[in-house]
Amino acid sequence: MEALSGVRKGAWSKCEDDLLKACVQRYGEGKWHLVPQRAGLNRCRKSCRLRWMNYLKPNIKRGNFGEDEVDMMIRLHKLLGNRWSLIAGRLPGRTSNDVKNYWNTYIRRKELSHTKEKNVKQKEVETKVKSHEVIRPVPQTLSKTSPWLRGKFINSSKVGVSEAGADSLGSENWWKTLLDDKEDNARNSNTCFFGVEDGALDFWTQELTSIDCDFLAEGGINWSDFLLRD
DNA sequence: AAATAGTCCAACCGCTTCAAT
DNA sequence: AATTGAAGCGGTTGGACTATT
Repeated sequence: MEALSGVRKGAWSKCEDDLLKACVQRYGEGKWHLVPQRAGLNRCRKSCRLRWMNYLKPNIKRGNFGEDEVDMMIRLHKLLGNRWSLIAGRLPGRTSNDVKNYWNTYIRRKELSHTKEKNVKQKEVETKVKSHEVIRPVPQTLSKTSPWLRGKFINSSKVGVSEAGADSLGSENWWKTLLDDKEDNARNSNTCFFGVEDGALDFWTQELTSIDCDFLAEGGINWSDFLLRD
């Protein structure tokens, strides 16, 4: 429908930006289907909305992401996946487009270089270990009463806490470890996420409870339902 | 200085969700 | 309950800019 009217595409001019700003300031955000007409712009509603949301909106933070922002982004991405708008919602001044672009450039590249390193190491190992010597993991089922679950490996009041992994958060740039592959995560498989200190877990508790989780809300379940119970 | 490759980011496209009827 | 249109979202692309040869 919008394409039929021959609307303008491509980069926005200063003049168009001014018109859009003036329109939103006068009528407020929303009713995007009315904006092109109100502002006198030959643009589709989507284009207007996107331009406002990603560029013109006040309080938009430009420039490089800070270390704390990257930390938060990685944590949230691990939790939420590619739900950029949700992630951006918790990074003040950042747009979903910013977050997405950042992730697709810096983080992916980091992951790639990381897997390359891993592959090199893997090849080194393969040349040293013959195929018939490979010890394959054997799946095991643990009962809930198993000492592995009841003892020091699981703190039933705070799932995710592992004494063994308690130091992994203390170091600077701890988040880099999150980019390790599943192999490394599996090593800490007695934890739900990764080794954390008590204080850091409080952070998680706050974060998790404040994040909208539709699947939890719909099912009438809670984060605590994921805890192991006797 | 010119050509090429690589990077970054704004914008588009198509799909899903939501609300009104 | 079904339909329709607006809003919102994530994936992808194109082009401007920068670095390298």
